[in-house]
Amino acid sequence: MSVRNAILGLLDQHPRHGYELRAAFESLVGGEDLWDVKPAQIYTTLARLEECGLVQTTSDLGEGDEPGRRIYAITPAGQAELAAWYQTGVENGHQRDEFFIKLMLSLSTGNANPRRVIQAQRSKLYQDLHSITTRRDQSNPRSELAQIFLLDKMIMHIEADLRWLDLVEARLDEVKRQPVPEPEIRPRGRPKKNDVMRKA
Amino acid sequence: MSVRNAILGLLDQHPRHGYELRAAFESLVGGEDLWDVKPAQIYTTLARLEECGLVQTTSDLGEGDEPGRRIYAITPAGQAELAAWYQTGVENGHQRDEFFIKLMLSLSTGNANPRRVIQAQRSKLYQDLHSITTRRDQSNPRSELAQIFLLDKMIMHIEADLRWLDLVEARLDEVKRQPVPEPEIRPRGRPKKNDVMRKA
DNA sequence: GGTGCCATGTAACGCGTTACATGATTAT
DNA sequence: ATAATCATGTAACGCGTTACATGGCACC
Repeated sequence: MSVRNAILGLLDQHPRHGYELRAAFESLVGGEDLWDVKPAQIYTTLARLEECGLVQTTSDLGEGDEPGRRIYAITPAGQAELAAWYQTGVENGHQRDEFFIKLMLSLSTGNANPRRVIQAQRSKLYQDLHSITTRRDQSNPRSELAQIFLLDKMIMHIEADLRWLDLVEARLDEVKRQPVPEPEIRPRGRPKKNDVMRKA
Repeated sequence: MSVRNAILGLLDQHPRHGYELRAAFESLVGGEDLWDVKPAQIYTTLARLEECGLVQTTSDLGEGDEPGRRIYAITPAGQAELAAWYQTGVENGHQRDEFFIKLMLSLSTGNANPRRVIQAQRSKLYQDLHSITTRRDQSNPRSELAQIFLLDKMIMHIEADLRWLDLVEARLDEVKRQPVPEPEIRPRGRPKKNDVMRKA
């Protein structure tokens, strides 16, 4: 939903072409390498927004046969949606991450050593932390504020991941070899009356 | 990619039906409310995995005409992919989040007050932090380890977001009213020889 | 025998990505 | 003229979601 709302907000400033939107977005987030929005996403999102009636398009330079350039503008309905978005808090991104799956799988089967999996992740995090911190400290707080905000955020979250890995190891030391039980499978059809699996 | 690899890992233990996979996944992540995988995702992912040759399906209970139940098994190619996955570190999830967009938009236009936007987010984070911490401290480290790991991680990341908000406010106090420049728009066609926009 | 509940899917959509197509303009 | 380079898209796919369809089995 980020890009969709960003487009609405940018069109609320004034109508623009597709590529102007892309440029405005990148200037908003402070650099294409930190958040590279592909043109395709801009146009497909615009198409969906138009279908929902939140933006309008008018063709530029000649009205007869599509001169290959369109101007996108926000509609009153779009402005309403935008105002609503500003007022509500955003949900936290899912913590559902890939490393967690890897960790749990390595704990439940003998395919991979959990300690090695953890250590591999920790060293990757330290690498990332170093390179991102270096880059942030080279950025200019006057002209690249957005970039610094994003890098700050990445740093905070990498540090959080490192602390989390420490905590995971500490917990693993406490409960040695937690066996993951095989899930019990229901048969087809309606469950039997005294079905123990309901509350378990 | 999380669910895809989780399915491969679970099928590497032994072949299963679709719903057994769903149950195994939920037991792996410790509860359906923390990471609810819908059946549709299981089946569509399985279809893609089969198309890639990483899993095989055989129909159960009668071979002639699809008895409505299939057994999925991992193939050697799937095991190879799984082994490769265990060895490589996972990328950090994109920091590209929706609140950042909201913040930058509120800074670049007068539509919303940045301080209010920040404060709204902070209070939401405090709420979430409280409810999640409460829940974690009620969980049982013996039987619900996965759940505790996930909740730990959420807590760490919410705390990181709170620290980040403080940092953002501090930086905003330093650089008062950073104007976001309008992006310069290139004309169509090949750029002219002395094109200043290249290096800027 | 009908009803309810569950296993097992299919269809359609949203967001995001990569690859490719088209047209305008300028350097050579 | 031709090639380079950028603006402006379209098509197809992957992952994830919500809504809906089907059929077996237990209970009344």
